[in-house]
Amino acid sequence: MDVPLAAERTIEGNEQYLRVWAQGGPTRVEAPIDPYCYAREPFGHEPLRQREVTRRPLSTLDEETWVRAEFANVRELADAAHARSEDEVAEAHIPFVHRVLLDRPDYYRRFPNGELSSLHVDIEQRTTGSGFPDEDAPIVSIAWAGDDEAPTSVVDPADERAVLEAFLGALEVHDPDVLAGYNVARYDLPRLRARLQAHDLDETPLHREGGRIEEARWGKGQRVVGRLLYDVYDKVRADQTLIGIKDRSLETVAEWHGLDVLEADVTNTVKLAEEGRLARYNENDVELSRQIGQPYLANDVELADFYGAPLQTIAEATASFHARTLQGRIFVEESVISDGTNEQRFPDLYEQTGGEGFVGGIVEIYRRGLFRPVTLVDFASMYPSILVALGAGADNTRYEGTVREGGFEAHRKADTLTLRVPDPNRGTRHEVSIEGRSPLAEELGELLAYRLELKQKARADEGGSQDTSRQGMIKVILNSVYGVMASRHARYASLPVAMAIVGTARHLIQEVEDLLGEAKIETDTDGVYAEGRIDPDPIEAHVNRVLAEEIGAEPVLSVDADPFEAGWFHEGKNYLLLHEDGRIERHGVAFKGSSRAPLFDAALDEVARARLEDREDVDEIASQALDLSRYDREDFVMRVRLGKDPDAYEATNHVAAQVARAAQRRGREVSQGDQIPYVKTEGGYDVAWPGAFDELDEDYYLELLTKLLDRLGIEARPADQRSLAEYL
DNA sequence: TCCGGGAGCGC
DNA sequence: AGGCGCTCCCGGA
Repeated sequence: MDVPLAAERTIEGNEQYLRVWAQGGPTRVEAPIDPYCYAREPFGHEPLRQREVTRRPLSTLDEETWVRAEFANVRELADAAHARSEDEVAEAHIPFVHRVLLDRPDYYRRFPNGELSSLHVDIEQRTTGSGFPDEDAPIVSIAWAGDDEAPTSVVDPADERAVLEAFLGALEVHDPDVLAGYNVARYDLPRLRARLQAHDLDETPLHREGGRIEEARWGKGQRVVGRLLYDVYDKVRADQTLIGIKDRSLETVAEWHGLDVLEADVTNTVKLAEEGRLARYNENDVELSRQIGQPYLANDVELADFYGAPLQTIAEATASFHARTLQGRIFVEESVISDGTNEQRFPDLYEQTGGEGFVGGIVEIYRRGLFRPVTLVDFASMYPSILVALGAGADNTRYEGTVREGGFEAHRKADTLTLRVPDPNRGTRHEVSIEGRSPLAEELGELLAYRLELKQKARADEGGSQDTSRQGMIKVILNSVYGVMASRHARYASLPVAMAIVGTARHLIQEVEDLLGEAKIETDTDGVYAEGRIDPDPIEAHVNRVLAEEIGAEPVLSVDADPFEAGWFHEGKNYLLLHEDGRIERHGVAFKGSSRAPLFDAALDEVARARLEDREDVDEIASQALDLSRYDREDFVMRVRLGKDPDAYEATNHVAAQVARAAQRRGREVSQGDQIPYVKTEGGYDVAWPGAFDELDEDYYLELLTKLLDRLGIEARPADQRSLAEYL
């Protein structure tokens, strides 16, 4: 790894320093730049120095005179900026470690960490059959695994001190850069520290000499300075490709990936230890966490190398990091300064239509039911490709106001491309102008080309695991830039860029629809499902012609065609697909969901196949699926995630609120973010405790299945039902 | 029957 | 502190 593990800012005396962690220890260096911001009027005596400069504020992109003020340290900068009103200062909100990353893109590369070492860890506390252990429960077992090493564990329910000392010893031997685990930031690390303290043992090996452990922000548990604490659970939670999975526990995610899961009842670790099974179980968990976490870590290392950023910065970054960094570096080069968030620059747009800044992609269903075969005609990386085609970036794209209603229009005059983008929600058109080509477009263009190269290598089976990580890294960047451009809180972003992208996308997908004519079935943003087999080449040629000749943009779009054996189309975004290899894919909340009871999935599995294969006996299969006696008790368990704390619900009788209250009645503490398993009983919603299964609401579950069958065009005929109580 | 809050999905 | 579009479920008017 050619970048450091971590960097933080420190002030000593009155001087600004950076403390950079690499190769096992910290280096303190004088900050390579003085912290600075811009102001419309000069400050008093607070800055070290200040001078008038010409800059282009993001709100107009026109040249203006601003005062650039440099300070001894970030504290003095913050104090001076806070004394001014928000619209009189610019660039005062940038964290200093990031400021250096923008102004000196290669600075952190002076501190390469070299090869990265990691240690995965998992602890087990003492339990005797009564649920989750509290903070005082002794640690009876710890398992760990270094890189390419088989997991090791130490188990001793009778001697906690020995267990802890063995692990501290392993930490000192491995001295890992990365301390990783599943929920390590909220569970393993805090509990380890509490138990080390109880035994009066020194916790330094956890964070290295010169480091420390502190509370992380946003309720993310703890963070470590000195090593990188890498919580695989956080990565899994943020992973959008796992949507539809029932929960994100280690076991469920491992099964999802097809890993070998060793199951055990951890509510009684004492018994597990007596049976001699605790060590293997503990080691299995570490192994699973390592296998799940490895690709995320590899992606983050690639990103860190790409940006020249400390690994910890990347590991803790949100989606906005990419646009912020790419666009922020361009701002420095192009003399652009950020004078506010999107919302501050476009208050009217964010206040209208319920706070939606602009209109999104086209979603429309034209025909419903079964089609055999079908083809998805879609654009590859549509939004980033359009950004590249238009040459748009926050640094060269202006909002010119609204013009009278009409269709999408584009015209080029000399170096400036002007778009008129229809906004059906507001019954108007937005005019957006793009001057020249933004370096952001050139940069994303290179990433798109590089990704294509990596994909081709993978298709030819020449790619290695680093190529896979690089491809994943590029995908993360490409997917996040557009979203951040429209984010109301973003300071290095531009709502008009998002408008230009979506407006062009809506126009181009309509061109594709027109070419497909009667064959089109359903459209969603960047793709159209159509009946029959479709050749994408003439479509790609057409849309690129439109781009080049009608719009005056670069013809860089590529159009793919994915063939399917069959498709069942229910509503926009809600459909079933039969792959040519026999796999069935479900889309949309009508057909899948983490909240759904497993009997819903089981019934759909059978009926969907019969439907897609157009079998004669689909009605019979459907009526069998309605026989509730075929299902086990856990098949009736649904789940809901609390979007708010229990008493914060405005709709006090919303399912989530009712389930939360039921959980509280049963003595469980619940809060925002919790996912609670529940069932529907004769008496209402209840948590899935054993007694609840004795009074399941049969009509409710039958109705659930009947509605599902209805979506598949099947008139359900429930067979005679025995009472659930007879067989559950 | 209609409307909205809320969850969860698609892209 | 990435975006908007859409369906489904439920309860209240």
